[in-house]
Amino acid sequence: MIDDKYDFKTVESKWQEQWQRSGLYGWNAEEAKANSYIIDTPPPTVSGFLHIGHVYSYTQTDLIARYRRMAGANVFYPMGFDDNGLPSERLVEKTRNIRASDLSREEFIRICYEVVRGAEDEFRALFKQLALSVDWSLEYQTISPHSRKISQLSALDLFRKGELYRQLQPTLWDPADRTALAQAEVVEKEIAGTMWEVPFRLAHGGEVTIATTRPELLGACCALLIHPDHPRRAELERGEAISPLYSVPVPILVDAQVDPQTGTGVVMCCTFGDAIDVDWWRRYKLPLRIVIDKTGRLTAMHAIGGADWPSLDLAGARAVAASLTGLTIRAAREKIVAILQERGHLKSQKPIQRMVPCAERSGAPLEILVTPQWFVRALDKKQALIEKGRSIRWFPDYMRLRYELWVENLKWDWCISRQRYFGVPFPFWYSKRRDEEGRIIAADPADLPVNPLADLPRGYGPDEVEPDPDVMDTWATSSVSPQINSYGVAPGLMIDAQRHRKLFPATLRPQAHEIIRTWAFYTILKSHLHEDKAPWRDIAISGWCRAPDRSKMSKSKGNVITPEGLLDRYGADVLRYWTATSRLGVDTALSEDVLKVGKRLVTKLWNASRFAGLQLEGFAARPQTPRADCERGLVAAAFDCWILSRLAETVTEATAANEDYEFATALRVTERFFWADFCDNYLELVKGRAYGDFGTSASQLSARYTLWHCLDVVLRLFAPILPHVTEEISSQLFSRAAAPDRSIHARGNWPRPEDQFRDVTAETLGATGVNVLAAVRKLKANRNLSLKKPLLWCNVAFAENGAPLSPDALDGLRPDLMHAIGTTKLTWNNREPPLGAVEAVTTPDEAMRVEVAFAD
RNA sequence: GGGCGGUUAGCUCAGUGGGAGAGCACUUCCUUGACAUGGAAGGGGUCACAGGUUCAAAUCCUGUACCGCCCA
Repeated sequence: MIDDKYDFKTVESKWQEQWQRSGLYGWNAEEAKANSYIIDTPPPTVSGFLHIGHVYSYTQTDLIARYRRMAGANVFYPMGFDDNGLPSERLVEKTRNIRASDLSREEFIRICYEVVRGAEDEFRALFKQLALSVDWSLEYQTISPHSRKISQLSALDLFRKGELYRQLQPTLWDPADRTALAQAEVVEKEIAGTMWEVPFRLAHGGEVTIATTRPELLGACCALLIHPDHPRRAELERGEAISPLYSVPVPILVDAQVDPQTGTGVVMCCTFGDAIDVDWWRRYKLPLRIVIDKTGRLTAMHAIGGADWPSLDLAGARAVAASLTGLTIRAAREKIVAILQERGHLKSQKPIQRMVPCAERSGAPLEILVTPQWFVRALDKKQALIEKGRSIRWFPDYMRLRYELWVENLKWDWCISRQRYFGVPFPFWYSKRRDEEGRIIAADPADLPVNPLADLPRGYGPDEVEPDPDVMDTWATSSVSPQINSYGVAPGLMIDAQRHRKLFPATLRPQAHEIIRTWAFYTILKSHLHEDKAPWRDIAISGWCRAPDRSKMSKSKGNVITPEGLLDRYGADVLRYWTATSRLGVDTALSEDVLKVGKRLVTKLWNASRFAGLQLEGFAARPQTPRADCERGLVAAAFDCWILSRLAETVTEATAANEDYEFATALRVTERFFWADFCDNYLELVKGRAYGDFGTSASQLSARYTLWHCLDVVLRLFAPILPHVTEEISSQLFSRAAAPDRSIHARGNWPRPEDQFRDVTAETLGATGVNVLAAVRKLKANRNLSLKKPLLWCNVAFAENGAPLSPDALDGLRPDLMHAIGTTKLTWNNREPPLGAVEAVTTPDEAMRVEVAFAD
């Protein structure tokens, strides 16, 4: 007997512990790869707080993992934590109210470890409470020695292949975090600014006015540019202008990339204001004039006056530079505007809104500085990368276009060095030996992981090398997540070659769409460079969880919903239900309504099972499969065959949907079967016979077999979505003597379509019976009568060419139907109805007319 | 400016060539031996708009509008 009430709190925690103890989710390393389903789980960024979005996306992956496991796969489902890198450093600086630059490197890193461990504990607790079917023995951290080793092996492989290079060149620079950044870490922000118009004297007389939003870069000006269609082209082309304040002569160039609509149509090229300046600087081989340092402050411009940086008034230029030295960009801008104004060099100023590239993490406007950085080659591989992307199945497919668009628009090779602390160091030193000064010395693979600041390359003494002080971009490590799991990077660079063969490439990458340009792209790039392979067979892109009003949840808006309260009120199964109702790629609003529906489903499952449990009391038979029990003749009643056939259709549809990652469709068809067919119709129709009110012991047995199968299969169909309640019911009702501890979630326990019983005739016949039942319900509802109200009689008149069913077949419906509609007299096509006030209704398909007479 | 997705009942959404649907909400009724956290019946839609293809369009094509996202 099943309890009256379902208490999710005790049941959920009970099973979570039990499942972990039993090793249900373990990956079997001994099996062939063909049986495996390998998930490249997203290691959550340890950002310091839990978000309902974590519940949403991680549960969707678990729905897939649970289905695949039940469908028979040897599922490899690890969990990682992306704990290194800038996001973690920012978390540490914020929560501990410290700055990395104020501490020793060792001390800062020690505190980082402390903080990320605490944050990981919170994630782990949430994931366990959601019953993610993760094999926790496979857990990894991107900062662990193992991950550092894989990440450094990756760097060594790319370095040997010439795909990783170090170069002094203009690079995106975040002056707030004081590090280089990659193109993917740039976000455009609309910022209020000012457009100033500043006249330059022309060497041969006259003047030309430029427009700029960044007057503080005036000192870095190395050319003026005009569009080919500029009205003064003939006069200006190949001429020379003199910058105000600094008196530096600069050439006037003609270039089609100048936007003639902006400002005055004359623009200054500075080293560097933005990416287009870099283009011009390269194309026209312009001199490098640095005025901003790594902290985003103005330099003293010591180089002015040199051969590459002449001034017609050196003393004046140095005086201006001195008055700006050390100022922040913003302060320098104000000051130089004041000076320009004072000296009559400002023609006009007007406010504008402009798009400014900013650092994704710190939010600071980016500068472009010339610094030595490590780059991974990508620009020369666009076509191959697009083809790799096309060899992967994208769910939904249109997300592939975002990837392709990103690859096509790449402007920079991938800069992976960061001037930070908590990350994977580069396994490189620079030689100080006289004959090979500056030569890059790579670590021996056998020595990895190394820390060049503490370790030495083989054969070198401490005074003979300069260590590389940088750490890798966090994505440089997370982009080898498949290899962190597989223990190998490329031939000859393996920790465990056999394991690598079994786990690489992986089967599925689940991830969100905003990191297609980073995580997905970088992972594809690395696998391409390492082994010329795609890292996975499939990629599933989840949507975002939005606030109930469909706005984006964000800390600044204060509308972030955390999972704890919802878990407490509804339990994990109900949250998982909400997650399962939306499709991949589609954003979903958190909806209290949907949670309530999920809660009702859990309750209904419980109550329907209690009822079936009553019917199955003392049922000692050993059911086989629905199909076998029908073929053995144990299930023979018309409505029993009908519901089993409907069940078979449901299994087929749900299985096909799950194979395509359409868990929402699988849920929908299962719910429809359970609520409408099973609970509302079948249970009402079968009640009397199951209780033994009428019929034979064989017909009662048929009902019991059918109830057993329906419930057993429907619980298994719901199991990936509602793991706790289905396990609890299943363990109470169906624990077989042979395998009492077998979990409903066990590998291979998904109901197989070929084990089901499908019979089109039985479906048609049953549907006819259900239509009669619906018609009688309608007649009773029209008169506001109780459904129990008995009928004197009921006659079903089939349309001329309706009722392709034989009278014998129809008679199979009679016992259950008479009991359900409450009559002792049910006839087919009776042309002479007995006495009584006749009321009738025609079914919507017009196949039949149902006539009844009430007792009063 | 380019690309992608969306626009279907009051709300949230499913439906990709042939009946316009589900849940929630709403109205009326039913305390029936699993369930009132239930059940039955019912009202409610110009499928954003305009053209086109087709015997037939929510569905395919073209364009427009609006919303969202990605990238410049």
